[in-house]
Amino acid sequence: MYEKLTEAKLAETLEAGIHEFAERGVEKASMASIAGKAGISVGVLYKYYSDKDSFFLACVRRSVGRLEEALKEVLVREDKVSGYADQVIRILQRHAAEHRDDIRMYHEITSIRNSRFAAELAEEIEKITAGLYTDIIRKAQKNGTVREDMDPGIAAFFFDNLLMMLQFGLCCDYYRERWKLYCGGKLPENDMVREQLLMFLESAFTFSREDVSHEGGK
Amino acid sequence: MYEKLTEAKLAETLEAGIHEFAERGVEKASMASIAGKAGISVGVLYKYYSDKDSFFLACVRRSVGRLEEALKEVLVREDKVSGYADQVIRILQRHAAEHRDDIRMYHEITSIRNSRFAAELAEEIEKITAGLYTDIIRKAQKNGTVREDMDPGIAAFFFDNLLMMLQFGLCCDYYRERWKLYCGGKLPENDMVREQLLMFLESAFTFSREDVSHEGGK
DNA sequence: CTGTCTTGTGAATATATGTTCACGAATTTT
DNA sequence: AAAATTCGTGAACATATATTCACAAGACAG
Repeated sequence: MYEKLTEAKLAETLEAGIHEFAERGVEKASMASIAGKAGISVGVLYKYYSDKDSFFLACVRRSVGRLEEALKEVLVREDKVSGYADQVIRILQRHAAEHRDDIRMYHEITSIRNSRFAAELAEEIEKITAGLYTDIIRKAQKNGTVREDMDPGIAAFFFDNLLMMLQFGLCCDYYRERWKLYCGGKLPENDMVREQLLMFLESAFTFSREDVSHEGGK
Repeated sequence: MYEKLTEAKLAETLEAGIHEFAERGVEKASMASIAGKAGISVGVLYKYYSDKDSFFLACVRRSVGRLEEALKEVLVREDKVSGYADQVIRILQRHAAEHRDDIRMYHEITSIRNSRFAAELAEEIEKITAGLYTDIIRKAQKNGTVREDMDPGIAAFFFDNLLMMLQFGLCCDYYRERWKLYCGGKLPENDMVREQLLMFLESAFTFSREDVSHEGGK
């Protein structure tokens, strides 16, 4: 029964892992069950990965790569923030629908019991978005389309917070329930959410009516 | 050694539970360790609570009660949304600092593996905030201080999302790290964050400069 | 064809921890 | 004061699962 695991088999194993971690959390995920689903033995899993933690990291990295790929679609053309936001929201809504397990596993990372990964993974994951969003906002400030008294980093952080919750709302049970509570019992449509979020963001990033009258239209 | 557990001892047990659940997550939290910390035996824990899940629910309810209490401080006076927001943010910043474990345990609830509680707990927890925020926004719309084309439920949802992340950022390791990344390596000060968030929110809820010029100042 | 190397297998081990229950001590009842 | 009751104790049990390792089976060198 000697037959080196193919590239495809290894990929299948990672996908099985992502599914298991998403479904049962890092603690409860069973290495035996993952191996079983991928059609390999537990033993060989430990030949490729030293322990559960390192296998988990491999799963996360595969999933992060997929997100990174998706976000490369954002076209960097001259535009207002809302133009970028529209693109990003659409991509993330699609990504969440197609890779629900990725988002669910991502939420797992944020859990306290996985603090040992916090610094390392925050860096790896958020650099994809943090840089992108901060740049967009900074440019728009030079542009004059975003108010200048707003700290670009913090504004990008607020922006990312809203997008993160958008995705959790699409994928994680608790957040879905929470969302329903705010929307009269049913999940709102993607299009409607995007529209409202864009409106919210566009307002947020520019001057409010009061500011305009105070500053006389600067 | 027969001595009925006092009210105080039971409270102490719940606090020990909150700490343990916050620190290790529901799965890894050890009933024996909780009992030990509270100075009682495991056996009696099972006389008061049928199993770990129901003890966990009791801990959550204690913690939710505390949050509810804190939010009662919000003064319902006539005000703009930003006035309310300022109050709410201050309260939550203080609450997060004083009851870090509460927030950490709350984050635990949102975890996938606790989906069995999702619907029940989302209802119990979020009704405190969902109603409050939606009302504030609805009133402000009648007031003319919040744009009317914004759905009050969804706007309240965005608002709560930002506040939730604010608290996680203060209490949970992953979110702290993430926050640092957006702010050049160090956690921003509470005052600075509040100021920026208020600015962001005040803009968001009112008309943007473009809208004003389009609508001629309605 | 034979010996050696590589690599997958899955039973066995070690550990952890939720839950139970026989016991005993304090209190209450008769 | 003896019997019955209430309640806390913690050792023991049941279960789950990460990880290891002796073994086997194919590949390959000579």
